[in-house]
Amino acid sequence: MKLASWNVNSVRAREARLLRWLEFHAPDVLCLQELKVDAAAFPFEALERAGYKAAIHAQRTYNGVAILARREPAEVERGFGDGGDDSQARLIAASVDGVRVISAYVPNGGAVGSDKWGYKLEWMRRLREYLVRRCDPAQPLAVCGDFNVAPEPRDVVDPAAWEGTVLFHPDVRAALEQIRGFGLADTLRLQRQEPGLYSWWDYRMLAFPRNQGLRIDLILASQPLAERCRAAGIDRNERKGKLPSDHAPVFAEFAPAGPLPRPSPTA
DNA sequence: ATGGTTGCTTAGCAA
Repeated sequence: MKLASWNVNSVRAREARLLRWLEFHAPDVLCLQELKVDAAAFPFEALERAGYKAAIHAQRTYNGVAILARREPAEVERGFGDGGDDSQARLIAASVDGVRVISAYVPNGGAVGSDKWGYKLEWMRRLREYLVRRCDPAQPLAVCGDFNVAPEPRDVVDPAAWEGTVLFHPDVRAALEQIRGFGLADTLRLQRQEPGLYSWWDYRMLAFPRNQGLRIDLILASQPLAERCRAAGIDRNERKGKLPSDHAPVFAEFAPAGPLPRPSPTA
C-alpha cells in the first residue's frame, strides 16, 4: 500500500496539480489538508474520473481535510466528537483496506502566547485523547497530515533561528511526543536519517530554491503497520514550477499484511 | 527591520 499526505493550500487552486500528481504517482490512499472549500465546491467528479473516492470534512475559506482512496473510505469520523470546539474542520478518520487512516491539520498556532497558540496546544492534547479513545495501536493505523511541528533539529533548516517559534517550540515538540507515545513511528525516519529533508518552505524569501524549509508533514504508523514499511519520502519535485502549494507531498509504502515468513528449516 | 508570497474574499486575515 502506498500512502501519501499533502497540504494542498486550497484544493481549488491546486486541482490541476492534484490530478496530475495522482495520475503520475497513483497512491492507494492520499490524505489532504487545507482544502479551503465547502463540500459543494470539492471536486468529487474530477477525482472520481481519476479513480478516487473521497471522504471529506470541509468548510468554507479555511481548513478542510480529506481521505482519497480507490474504494469508498469506510467508517468515516469527522472531528474529535469529544464535546469540545469542533467548529474547525481539521480531522477526519476512515478505514481503507484494513488500515485506519487519519488526516489531520494541526493548527498553526499564530504567535507563541496568543489565543491561537493555546488552541494549538489544546488541539494536540485532544488528538492524543482521540487516539486513546477511538483507535488501537495494536492494529494498523496511520496518522497523517500537517502537524505544524518539526520533530527534531535535523528537521529544521536553522534550528537555532527557529527554536521557540510556533513550528519548533519545546511545548509543541513535547505535545507531538505525547501523540507519538500512543505507539506511532515516524515512517520517514524508519527509512532515512539525514538532515535537510523538508516538506514545507515559506513562499517568501526564495525559501524553496535555497532549501530553507522544515519537515512538518508526517506519516505516523502504529507498530503493526510500521513493521511493514518498505519506503518513505518527500516529493520535493511537486514544490517546483508555477503556483505550487507551499507543502510537498510526503509518502510511505507498506508491504501487504500477512503472516511473517517462516524461518527456513535449514537456517 | 516583523519585511517577503499566496489564497480567500474583496482590505484584511491566515499561513
